[in-house]
Amino acid sequence: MTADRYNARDAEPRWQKIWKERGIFRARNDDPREKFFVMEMFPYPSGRIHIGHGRNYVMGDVLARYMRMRGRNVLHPMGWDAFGLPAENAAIERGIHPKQWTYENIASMKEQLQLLGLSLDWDREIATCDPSYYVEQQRIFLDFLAAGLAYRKESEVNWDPIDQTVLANEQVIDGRGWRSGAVVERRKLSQWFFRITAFAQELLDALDGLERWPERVRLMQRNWIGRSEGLEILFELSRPSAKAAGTETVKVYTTRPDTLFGAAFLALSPDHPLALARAAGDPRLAAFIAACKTGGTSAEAIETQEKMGFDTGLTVQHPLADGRTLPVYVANFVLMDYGTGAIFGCPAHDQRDLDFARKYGLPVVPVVLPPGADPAAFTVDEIAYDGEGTLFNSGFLDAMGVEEAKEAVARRLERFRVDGAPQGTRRVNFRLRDWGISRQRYWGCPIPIIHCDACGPVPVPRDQLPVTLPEDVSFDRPGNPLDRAKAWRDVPCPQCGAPARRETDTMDTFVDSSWYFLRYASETADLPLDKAAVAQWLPVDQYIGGIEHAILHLLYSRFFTRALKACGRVDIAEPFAGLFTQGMIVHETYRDQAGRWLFPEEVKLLGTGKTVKIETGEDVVVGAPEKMSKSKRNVVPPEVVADTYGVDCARWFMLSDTPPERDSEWTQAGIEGAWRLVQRVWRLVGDLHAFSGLPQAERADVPAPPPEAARAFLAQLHQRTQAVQEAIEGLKFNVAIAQIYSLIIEIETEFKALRAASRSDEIARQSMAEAAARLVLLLAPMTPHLAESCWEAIGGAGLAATADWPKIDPALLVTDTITLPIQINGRKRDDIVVPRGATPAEVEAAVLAMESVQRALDGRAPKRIIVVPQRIVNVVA
RNA sequence: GCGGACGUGGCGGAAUCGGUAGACGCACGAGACUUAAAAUCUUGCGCCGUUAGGCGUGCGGGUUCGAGUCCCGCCGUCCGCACCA
Repeated sequence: MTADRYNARDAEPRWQKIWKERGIFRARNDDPREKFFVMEMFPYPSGRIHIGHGRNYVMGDVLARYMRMRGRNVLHPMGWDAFGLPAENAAIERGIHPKQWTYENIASMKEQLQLLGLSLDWDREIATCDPSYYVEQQRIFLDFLAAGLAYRKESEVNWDPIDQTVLANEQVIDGRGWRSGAVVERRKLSQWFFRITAFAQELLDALDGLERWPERVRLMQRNWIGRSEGLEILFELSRPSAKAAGTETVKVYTTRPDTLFGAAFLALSPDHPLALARAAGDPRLAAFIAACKTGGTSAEAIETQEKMGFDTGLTVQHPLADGRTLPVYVANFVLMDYGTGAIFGCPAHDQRDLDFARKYGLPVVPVVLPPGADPAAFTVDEIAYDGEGTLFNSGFLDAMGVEEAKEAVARRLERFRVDGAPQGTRRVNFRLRDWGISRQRYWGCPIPIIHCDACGPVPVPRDQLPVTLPEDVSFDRPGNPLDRAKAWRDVPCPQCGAPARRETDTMDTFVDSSWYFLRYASETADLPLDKAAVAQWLPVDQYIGGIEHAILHLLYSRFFTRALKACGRVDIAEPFAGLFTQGMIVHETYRDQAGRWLFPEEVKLLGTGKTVKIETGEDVVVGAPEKMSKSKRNVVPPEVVADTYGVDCARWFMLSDTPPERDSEWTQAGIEGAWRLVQRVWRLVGDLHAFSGLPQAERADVPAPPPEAARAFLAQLHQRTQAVQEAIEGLKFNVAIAQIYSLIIEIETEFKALRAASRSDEIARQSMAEAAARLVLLLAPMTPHLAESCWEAIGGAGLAATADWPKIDPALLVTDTITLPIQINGRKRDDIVVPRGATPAEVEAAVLAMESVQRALDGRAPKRIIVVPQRIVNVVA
């Protein structure tokens, strides 16, 4: 061997250069082999990455490299989620143009990513802020518009006062902007929407078919879509004063029509038209509604318990109980966006309604009797009963079960007429709302619309696309710079030629990421979206990313693919056949005595177990492992790891030990363990090669079937190959690594035994050459640089990266004899070696003759002997 | 509150069609090599016990020849959802 130490710092850049020069990671659309499309969620180019960012890319890379060795045509692309707020914040804070800031970040992050030795096809690289990318997005917008999947509506929106932008309902978390954390206000604006609700049922149904998705992600999406089956009921107003407002009925949605006889009140949303109409003549109601709206979030959190209502003085007729009327309240807990914006309250069987009834002194009449309860004695006091039971106090519903009663109410109300319409209508309802995509921002994809006073919103003609962002803009004032870019904004109407203005809103960046995986199908990023290429590559076989995108990004992407299909742009509905959500890399945090955060390289762990600051020697407060973040300084830059240990060590360590879906702690001891492994492999492979004495390219295989002396060892090699293969395919990288360690131990053991026996015959040399080659190739997906250096050292043909994955000979996996564990009373006591074909009777006889069994039986006959063929024997004494 | 996942040595974890619990790694102990250290190698390492053996996968029951795995009831941790009518 040339050197007894593997020098990663020399080897890694050398191999990366060779891979690049030979273009071996470029995917070709004319390649006839079976495709494999693996991708990781593309990053936002925030500037610098830390090693924690690398974990999902490395996982995808292992799969990509493995599949390449398995002979698949692999597509493993990369791009940049390049639009978004931080670029504008940088512009505001540091006077750098968003474009410059973004492209500089892309350049430095690309360099860092390439350091990891990822087998990416950079020819297909995209940046969503590039006009060659977003021109297609503008075409798609116009397609959606033509298909009725994009529309404009006046709506109350969540206004983020810090980001100066509108947030989707989904982007508001606990009343705060998901990104800025600012308390969200309500404003009314004209907004563009994508009609995701048109696909609600389909998006729900298709989840069942996503078998290679984590169950919890599917569940989260199911809950998010929130399908419910219920009944819309028209209540007639019995106090005619409402007729002045032109309204004679109130439409209510309920999933519990069976409890109708227990209804005690109606409650309207503060935004309900009837509530607003009444408020016009009732200052106290108007004040109440205003109070509901100001409910700022911190106050709202407190008021969560506080159900507030306002009695409008209106009453409605009970649809099933003649002469009974119900008071109509306006209540702060009724949402206009869900159902009809009005409910009926049944206090006995809904906790929220019960709280409300107790507060306002409304009757609580139980109508569902729990199984076994006494109808004469059953009352509801503090806890509403929402379980199954039998109807009572409910006229014609009495004695029915809940489901039966729901059906009976629906049937009866469907027959009743109010103003010619059925009083009851079955309706499926979804929690999912349409996706508002308008953002009052500069750094986003322009919406290709021109507003004309005469013609309204007019699409930009397709031959005038893309609508590109003007570059001469200023960020010295809050608000949207596009509003102030007169030269860009003011254009003639494409229809009538009159003076008009461009839409100054840009698209939500979730739009950018909802179709980028389709873009990768084209060989270079400047081609239009290509239906045939999409058909060739999609769906993505394995998508890898964080659980934080379980709902929004993944649901929007599923919607987008369907919407594009509806527009005839693609032929698939589901974009991601396999999804894997990886855990984060966490690291301990360190603070000095003054409470300042310290970088890991600023502290040292002493032999005493104390951690101190290197510079001052003072004690350091060590905090629990947390997600790596710049603010807490618990980050490790990839360059540092690459310079000290090499990136293969980082890759190996990130894949080791912890299951990939869990959070994994980055430790010094762990990276040092990886370093030892790399050196151990290098030495072992060198020793094996020196022993075998032949370059791989010239060596002969061990003849098949192998001589008895080599058979057991070769069987181990093949078994481990299979185990590693299965582990990689199941994304259990920690298991794959454990299998490789076991393989190394087995090879070392065999090698020692050969040398101890002074064997250097042909068979021994062939076996060791075979072992070296296998080990190197099994390592190639995980530590690709080391594998190349080893491959070169043992004289392998070509590159390890393009070599074939080692074959498994099924005949070798079957042995002549098997070792059965012997249990006595269910406890393992011994082993026995029997011929593979031994009958249960033969095994039983052999077991009974064993000394350990005889000792346990102590002269008695066994009560029973269970022989499970090929597995185990249990003797019941 | 509802829904879901999970609970295994000092640590990360392996083993789930019911069949040898603790693979592999880390940490730690002992030894070899070395002037010494690092590196490397050998070796030990669930708990109790000198051995035989006993106990042991959060706790308590159950099914079974056999349970980490299945069933029932608790306890705990994490995640998601939550005025959703």
